[in-house]
Amino acid sequence: MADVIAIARMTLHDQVSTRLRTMLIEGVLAPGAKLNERELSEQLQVSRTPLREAIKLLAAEGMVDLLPNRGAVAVQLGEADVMHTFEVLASLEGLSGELAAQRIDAVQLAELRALHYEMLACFTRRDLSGYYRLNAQIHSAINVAAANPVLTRTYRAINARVQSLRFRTNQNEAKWKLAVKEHERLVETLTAHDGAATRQLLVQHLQHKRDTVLELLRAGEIYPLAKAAR
Amino acid sequence: MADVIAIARMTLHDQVSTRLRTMLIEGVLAPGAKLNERELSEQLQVSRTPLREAIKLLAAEGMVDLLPNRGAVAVQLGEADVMHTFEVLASLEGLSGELAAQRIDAVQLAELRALHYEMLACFTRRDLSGYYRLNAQIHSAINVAAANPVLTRTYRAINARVQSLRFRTNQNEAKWKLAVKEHERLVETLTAHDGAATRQLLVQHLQHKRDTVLELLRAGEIYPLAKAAR
DNA sequence: CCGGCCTATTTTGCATGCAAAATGCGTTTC
DNA sequence: GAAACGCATTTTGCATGCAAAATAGGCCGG
Repeated sequence: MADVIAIARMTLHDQVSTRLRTMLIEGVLAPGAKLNERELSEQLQVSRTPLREAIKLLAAEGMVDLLPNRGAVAVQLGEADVMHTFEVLASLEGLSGELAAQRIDAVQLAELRALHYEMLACFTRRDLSGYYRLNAQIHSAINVAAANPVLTRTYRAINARVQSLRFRTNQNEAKWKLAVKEHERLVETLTAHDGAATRQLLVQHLQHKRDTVLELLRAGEIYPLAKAAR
Repeated sequence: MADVIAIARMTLHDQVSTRLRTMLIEGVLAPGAKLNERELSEQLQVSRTPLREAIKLLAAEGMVDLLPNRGAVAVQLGEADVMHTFEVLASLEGLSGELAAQRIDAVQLAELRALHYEMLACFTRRDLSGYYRLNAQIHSAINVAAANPVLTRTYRAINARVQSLRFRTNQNEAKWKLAVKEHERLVETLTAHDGAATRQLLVQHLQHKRDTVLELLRAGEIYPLAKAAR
C-alpha cells in the first residue's frame, strides 16, 4: 500500500499542479498575477497541455480564477472572501477536532504531545519557520486522527486558498503566545477525548487566525495594489 | 452582471465537465465504469484535449478516481466512503443552516415557504421526481441565504459525490413522511432565526439521508457487482 | 491633446500526431 | 491443463500546430 502511494506522483500534470500550488502559496505567483501559459511552460520545462490540465485543477480547488479566453489569475482574496473562507475552514477544523477527540488513540496522542513540545522549543527559540512547520504538522496529525479522508481532502483544498496569506503573517508576540496557549489546551481536550471542547477550541483558534489575516489585509501589508478586475 | 454569468458557459471543457457530471449523477456512467477517452470524445463530439481537462476537473471534485496511465473511473463509494462523505456534508449543511438562520431576510423566507408548499403538493401527489427537484431547490435557497460562496461551492462539490446514490433512493413512505416533517420544522426554525436549532435539524436530516443510502448500499440495490479494483 | 478605430501581435482554446505504458490474446512450456 | 512469456492492439499522456479571441500599438479624426 505504501509503495502505491509512493509511485503515485508520476504523471506530469500532477507534478506541475503541485509545483504551481507551492508557487502560489509562497507568493512566487503573487495574488492577482496572470498565469501566462507559454511563459510558465518554458519556466517549468513542460508543454502547455499538462500545464493547462494543472491549471484547471487549481481552478477547481479555488487557487486561481479562470477567465474565459483570458487565462487564469492567482486568486486575490478580499475581506469578504477571507471571512467566507475562514467560516468554512473553522467549521471543518471544528469537525476535525471533534472527530479526532473521539477517535484518537494513545500512540497518536503521544506523537501529538511530542510535536507540541517541539513546537514549544521553536517558540522558545523564536524560530518562526520551525513553528509554522510544527503547527502544520500538528493540524495534519489531528486530521489523520479524525480518520476521514474526505474531510482531509476538503480541508486541504480550502486551506490552500488562505495559506498564501498566512504565509505572510508575522505574528506579534501576544498573538503568538495566545496561539501556543490554545495548542496547550488542545492537547488537554484531545487527551480527555472531549469532542465538544476540542471543536470549540479549534473554531476559536481559527477565528483568531482569521482576525490576524484580516488585520494584515486591512493594513495593506499583503496587497500593495488595489485589487484588480475581478 | 447577469449577462456575464449567462455567457460564462462558453468554453468547451466547461460544457463537457457539466455534461459528464450529469452523466455521472444520473448513472449513465455507472459507478466503477471506466471513462474511455476516445469513446467519450466521439460521443460528445469533442477532441480529447477539452475532454481530458474536464476529467481532471471532475477528479478534483472527487467524482472520478484518476489511475495514472490507466485513465479515470467513476467513483464507487463503499460504506466507509459514504459515512465519511456524509460526515462532512452534515457539517457543511449545518453551517449553511446556521448562517442562513442568521442572515435570511423576509423575501427569501417567503420564497422558501412557497417552495415548501410546492414540495407538499408533490408529496401529496406522490410525485417523487418533482419532490426531488423542490428538495434541491430548497437546499439551494438555504445555501443562497447563508450568503457564503465558498460554502456553496464546497457543498456542491461534495454533494455531487453522493448525488448519484441519492438519485436512486426510492424513499419508502415512512421515511418520506419524516423528511417532509423535518422540512416543516426547518421553515419554522429559519423563521425564528434560530441558528442552533436549524443546524441541529439539518445535521439530523443528513444523518437520515445517510442511513437511507447506507441501507440501499447494504441491500446491494445500488451496486449489483462487488466493488472492483480500487 | 485626447479619443476612437483599425491592424499586428500575442495568447488562449482546441485538434491532431506521436511515443510510452497498459491490455488482450495466442502460443509455448512445464 | 494451467501458468507464463511475448507480440499486437489499444489507450493514455504529452507535444505540437492551427484558428479564434483578446491585447497592444499606431493612425486618423476631432
